[in-house]
Amino acid sequence: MSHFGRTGPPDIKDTFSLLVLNVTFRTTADDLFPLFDKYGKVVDVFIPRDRRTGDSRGFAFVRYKYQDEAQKAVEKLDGRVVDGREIMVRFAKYGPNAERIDKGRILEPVNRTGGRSRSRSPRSRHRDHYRDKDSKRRSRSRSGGRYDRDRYRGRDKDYRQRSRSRSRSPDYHKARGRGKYDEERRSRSRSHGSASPVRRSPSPRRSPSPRRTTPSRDASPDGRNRKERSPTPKSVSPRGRRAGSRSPLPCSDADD
DNA sequence: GTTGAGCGTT
Repeated sequence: MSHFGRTGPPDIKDTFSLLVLNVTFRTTADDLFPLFDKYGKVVDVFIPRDRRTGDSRGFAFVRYKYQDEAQKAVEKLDGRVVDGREIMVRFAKYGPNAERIDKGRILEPVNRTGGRSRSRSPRSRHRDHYRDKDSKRRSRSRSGGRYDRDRYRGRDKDYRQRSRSRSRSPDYHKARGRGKYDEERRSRSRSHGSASPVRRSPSPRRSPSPRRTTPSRDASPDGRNRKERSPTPKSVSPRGRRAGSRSPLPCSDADD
């Protein structure tokens, strides 16, 4: 049964969701299923994974059929070392649709206006933490290595927006490895304003044009470029010779 | 190849 989380939520109306935190990024639902199934009837095990990378986010959801079994699993598996990591099992507080859950049991949809909805937006929670940490310098700075992943998420929005213009393939996992570099490379290219795929001057420190001491002017070619652009009403053919030729049919030499 | 706050999918 490794189809956990691949076919959507099977049934959550009569199930108790348990949140498993601190699980390793390599732990899969199949690894947690036998572990939790030993303490009760596990209806489904779902591990939220990243949309791009597809890796585990570090926590999982285990749905039990009965609350007593779920409670038992929490007490038994909470603090259990799984894959070398001490996992934390507890009842889920929120549902997939932001429903309020009491001990895994969905009570009612949380009121988004006035109610205590998810204070921590999963989309900008990392940003909030970042600022919070940087601002108040909370003693929560347990580690600062997760920025690497947060950076991905932060750009994810731009990435998708940008992809709209460029019919990007839905294969995120394909260009996942070099996506970072490719992104940076493109960003730099855009900053330059030139779409030349060729590399620039080998010596960026030395100005290629000693005459131009003000690169700003180079960035604003309004004065000259526009002047050359406007005047040329006469249609000039790139082929020139062909267009100038009277022969309407270039290949019809025999006919002519 | 990595990381470690925190609450979820077809």
